[in-house]
This record gives sequence, structure tokens and C-alpha cells, in this order.
Amino acid sequence: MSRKSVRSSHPINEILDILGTRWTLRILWELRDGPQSFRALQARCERVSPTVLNQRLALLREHGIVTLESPGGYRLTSQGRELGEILMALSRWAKRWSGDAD
Amino acid sequence: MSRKSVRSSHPINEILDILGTRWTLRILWELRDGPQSFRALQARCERVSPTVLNQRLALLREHGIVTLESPGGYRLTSQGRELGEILMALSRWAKRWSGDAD
DNA sequence: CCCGTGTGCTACGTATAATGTAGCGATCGC
DNA sequence: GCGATCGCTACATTATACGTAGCACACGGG
Repeated sequence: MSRKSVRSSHPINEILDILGTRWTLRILWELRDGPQSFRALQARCERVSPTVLNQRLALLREHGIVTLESPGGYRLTSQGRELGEILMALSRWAKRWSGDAD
Repeated sequence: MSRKSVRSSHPINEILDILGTRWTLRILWELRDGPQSFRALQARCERVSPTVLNQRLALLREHGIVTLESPGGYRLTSQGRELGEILMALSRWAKRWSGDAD
């Protein structure tokens, strides 16, 4: 559950690899306001296929960012919630960025 | 140069789309400590093809996150640097995360 | 004048990853 | 038993990225 292969010397490279694949960031974002079922997540990420959704969730679970619990479904772990805070900062930035550049 | 199509109601969705494609996060990360030439960037992102690198840089330039200047090469704009700060927070988180989970 | 080196960038064939649709086994309420 | 939902998978199609080679341009000697 918590074992992972270290393919990069700096952890940032690993997390960049994980977050830099399609849908991963989006999934975390959708998970930010409470637990979601697989199918709810699928509905929120409008064009994601169940195959990739499952792949991403499996990866995020492997790395201890997300867990699956019998009632409620998928949810962020404490580490995942910290990551969610960073996404909130990203959201605030995006708002300013959108205002400036648009 | 600064015009962009709004395909999502919330800016976070757009930035999630942009950052959630392969290499984009990594490119921004490599740009964080100073301007880089196209080829230097290519060397730092070890397996990126020039095709995608150019696509990503073009997209980031379109959105005013990165600029290309005659001496020095590619560099972050002021908005890009703000985004870089968020990546630094991500890096700090990654360090803790790696320490806990590994 | 030509040559080597560096720049940003493109073409094109091949490999990989994501999509869309259908459906599985399990669980729950009726 | 029936229908609705759950997480998840199979498989054929399509989009995306890769890898290599090379273009056009600029600069700085010899």
C-alpha cells in the first residue's frame, strides 16, 4: 500500500510524473470537497474513461494520497488533503491569472 | 498572444487541463531557476520530444505564463513565477510525502 | 567565402496511452 | 426474484507522444 519505487532522486520529479499525467490533477480537484463514488467521479470528469479513472485512482492509492472506504467511496488521505491545499492555492492563482490574461 | 479560448466556466478547470498534460508541469519546474534555451530544456526533460516541447511552450506562451526572448531563451513571466511559487510549495509537500510514505 | 556550431522549430513513421461502449460480479432495497 | 447501484474490466478505435532526422537562420572564425 505504501511501498513505491523511487525512480527519481528528487521527490518532486516523482510527484511531477504522477500529477503530470492526464486527469490526475483533475481527479484530486474533484475529490477536494468530500468523498466521491467511482461513478460520481466519472460524471464530474466529463470525458474520462473508466479504464483511466481506475488506473489513476489505483496509482493515487498506491502512493497514499487517496483511499477507498466502504461507505462513501474515494476520499483524500491526510496527505492528499495537504495536496488539496496546494490545489486551492493553484485555484486562487488561476482566478487572478484568468482575470489578467483574458 | 494573450487571447485564449474559455472552454470551462471555472479558470481552475482550464489550468488543470493545461497543467494536466504530459511535461507541462515538468517544463515549468525546469524553468523555475532561470531562463533556458529550447535545447537546454530538452536536455533537462530527458525523454521529451521536440514536437511536444514546442507544443507545450507554445501553449504556455499563449497563456502568458512563459515568454521567449532573444537573449536567454524561454523564461517565466511574472504570472509564471507566481505559478512557480506554487510548484515550490508542491516540492516541499513532496519532500514530506516522500519521507512519510517511503 | 565557407565551415562549424548554435538557435528555434518541423516532418513523419512508430509506439503508447486514452476513449467509448458494453458488460461483469457483488451488494442493497423491495 | 428484480431492478438499481456499486467498483471495475475487456476490447476495438482514435488521439497523443515518441524518436530520429533535418530545416532555415544567425554568429564567429579561418
